[in-house]
Amino acid sequence: RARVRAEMIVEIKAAARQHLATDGANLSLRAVARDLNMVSSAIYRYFPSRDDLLTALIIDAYTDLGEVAEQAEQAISRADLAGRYRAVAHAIRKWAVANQPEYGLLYGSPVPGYAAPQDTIELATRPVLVLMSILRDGVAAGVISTPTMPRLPKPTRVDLKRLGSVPDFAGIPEAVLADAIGGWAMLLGVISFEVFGRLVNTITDYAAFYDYHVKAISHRLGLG
Amino acid sequence: RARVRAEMIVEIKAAARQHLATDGANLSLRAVARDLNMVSSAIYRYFPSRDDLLTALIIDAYTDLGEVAEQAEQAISRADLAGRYRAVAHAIRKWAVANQPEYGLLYGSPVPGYAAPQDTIELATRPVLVLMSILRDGVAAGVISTPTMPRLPKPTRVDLKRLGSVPDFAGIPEAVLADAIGGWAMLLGVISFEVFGRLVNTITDYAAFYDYHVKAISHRLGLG
DNA sequence: TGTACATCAGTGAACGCGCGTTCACTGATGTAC
DNA sequence: TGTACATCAGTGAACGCGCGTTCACTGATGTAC
Repeated sequence: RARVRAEMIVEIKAAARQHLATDGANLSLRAVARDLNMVSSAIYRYFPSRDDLLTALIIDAYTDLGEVAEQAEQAISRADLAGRYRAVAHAIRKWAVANQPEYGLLYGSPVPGYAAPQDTIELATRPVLVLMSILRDGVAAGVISTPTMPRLPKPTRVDLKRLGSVPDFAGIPEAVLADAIGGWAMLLGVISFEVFGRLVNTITDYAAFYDYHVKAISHRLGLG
Repeated sequence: RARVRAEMIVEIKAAARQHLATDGANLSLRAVARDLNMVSSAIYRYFPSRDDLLTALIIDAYTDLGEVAEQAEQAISRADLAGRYRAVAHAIRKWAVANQPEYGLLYGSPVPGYAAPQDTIELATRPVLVLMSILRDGVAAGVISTPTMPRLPKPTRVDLKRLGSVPDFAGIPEAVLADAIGGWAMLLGVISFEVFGRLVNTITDYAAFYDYHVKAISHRLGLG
């Protein structure tokens, strides 16, 4: 019985994921139920409300993306820092392109009226933490040099010092953290351009375009 | 009569803009009408459908943002290329923070089921063109040096060569164009982090954080 | 200047629809003796 | 092994709601003579 129940939850989420593509975040319980040849109230055996279903989808998406990023990173030899960075970056893009509605859910405009529970907020950091582990290794290997060019503004330095007190970010110089976050913003920016269609008629080979920028960021961070 | 009509259109759009904040893109005609103490069908005297109202909002937003960017840029002395770039970048962020729902409409996930008319697509390039004019001046002044580091992939070079045939982008080396688009992605990425709340508990002074990245991009582009 | 007419902004009722959620229920599946 | 009972997945009707759009209408505002 428990097994059947678990399978049913998977099926509901799968159907809901389908609807994400057309309806965006205003997901309809009734439509999902219809797809499964169920009556809408039956969904309530599995999810206490529509928002909980949405939360489950978000959690799944973050988990999926996190795993994809981690696995890509682990497939590369430890010493190849630039390779690890590129692997993670490309895994994230690949996932985003293959799961566009979910990507929009995680990194697009927030769903109106939906407040993200704490669990999802923590999960959101997972892909970033993978990138940070590469930087930590880079610091340990002594290859990472603090960029000197624009001086870090004092309030930013304070913010990043606080961030540095979290174990995952420990030991990474503030200026490097700043550039890492900037790089992360750029990765998501370029991916969003592609997924949200803001570069149609401009770029045709998105993978190549993305790779160029990934390399530029990796180089800037001193990973080579 | 025509004047009253124009004012009414302005009022409807203003009320609709209010609703954008809470409802996101699933804007309700009836809610807008209610706010104006009108009956919902009265809106149809001014907009043929809900989507047209949405389109009008998008056009207004792009126009507004474009003007803000252009004005900021024109206030700076022509020779100060880095200053012009920074002025535009900060004007855009300021606008985004002050008009968060509109920003989400323009640069967040696409509205499900809404196809952007051609006019809006063209308007979207306006802020980018302002930045490009700075780069053109930089090329003319000979200060812009082509970055050498990651080699531009062949398909990207081809894409950007085609882009370079558009007058607004003429004369700007492909590698610079690539970095300019990357910089644009980064600007929007950082702004999205702020507006969509993805950096809460990390960054407190967003203006300073943003400025750091703006300077980094400007420097990378050779604007100083 | 005053009247007759056209325009058109706004009304109110109705259309057919979809939504999330509740509730009392049926009936198959499992569990305990 | 066979019976009695509890669990609980799924049903179907109903709640109260909101939506976009249409249509025939009223009545004030402007225009033409």
